Amino acid sequence: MDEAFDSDLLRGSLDLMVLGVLADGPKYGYSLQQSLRTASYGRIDPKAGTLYPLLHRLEDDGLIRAKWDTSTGRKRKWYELTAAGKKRLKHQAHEWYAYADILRRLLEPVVAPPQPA
Amino acid sequence: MDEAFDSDLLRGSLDLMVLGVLADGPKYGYSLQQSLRTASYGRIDPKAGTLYPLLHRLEDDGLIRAKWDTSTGRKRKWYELTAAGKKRLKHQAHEWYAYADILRRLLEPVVAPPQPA
DNA sequence: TCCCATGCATCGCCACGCCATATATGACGG
DNA sequence: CCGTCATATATGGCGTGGCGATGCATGGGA
Repeated sequence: MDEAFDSDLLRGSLDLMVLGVLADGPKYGYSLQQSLRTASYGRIDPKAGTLYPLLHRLEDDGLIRAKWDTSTGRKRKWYELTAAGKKRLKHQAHEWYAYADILRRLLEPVVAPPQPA
Repeated sequence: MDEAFDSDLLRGSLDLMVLGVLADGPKYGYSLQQSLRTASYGRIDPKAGTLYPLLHRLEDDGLIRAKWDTSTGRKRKWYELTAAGKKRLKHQAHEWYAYADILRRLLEPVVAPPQPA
């Protein structure tokens, strides 16, 4: 069974993934963690010590908006994308596509990709 | 004109790119830097303070082999892949493909990729 | 002759993912 | 009823690695 990816792969793309998941609708931290894990077949599993500071950063940057839900005993902090967040998501996604394409082009001749066509 | 990618994108994939370029044949540090720059349309341009320590790390790990060329006035340190380096290249490349695929799958529904088919 | 590209190298800074730790509640089993 | 575990958020210190700054030496072209 494959295990978690090298942590360094997350650098520079974890923000993007979080924004991407939130584009699907509001989530709270813990559920976001689970969404990432299931969406990646368990191979991307950001730790709490990573995720919460990250969410605070995104909030400080105005990319997401937080709202506490204290209606139940379990206090949950729900996050949703702001307009700026949606804009950033699009931009970062295109940056990512461009980056991945360059890398793919560089690797293709030396290491064949899994399923070519 | 697009500028350089976020530095953090390089974390976790710059090693891979260097190995990928070296799979094409031996290179010395400075020429490697240029290869990466041209292969990326100028958008990936690792600094000397990044590249040389990186090469030393790869050498320490036995993934590349160095040989000084002092035949000319310009001293150049040529690097080539070792067997272990070729193996690592393949492994990391597949890791990268898997990672990129997960991210692509996550982004596709929310941000359309440049050229779909 | 002077400047810039070439060519290699090291050092301190900083951002961020990780682990450890803290705290509190709900659920389930014995 | 009580312990244990999943849930839920948060902070602090550590380690890693790309970057800018700096240093130094040579070759080529203006």
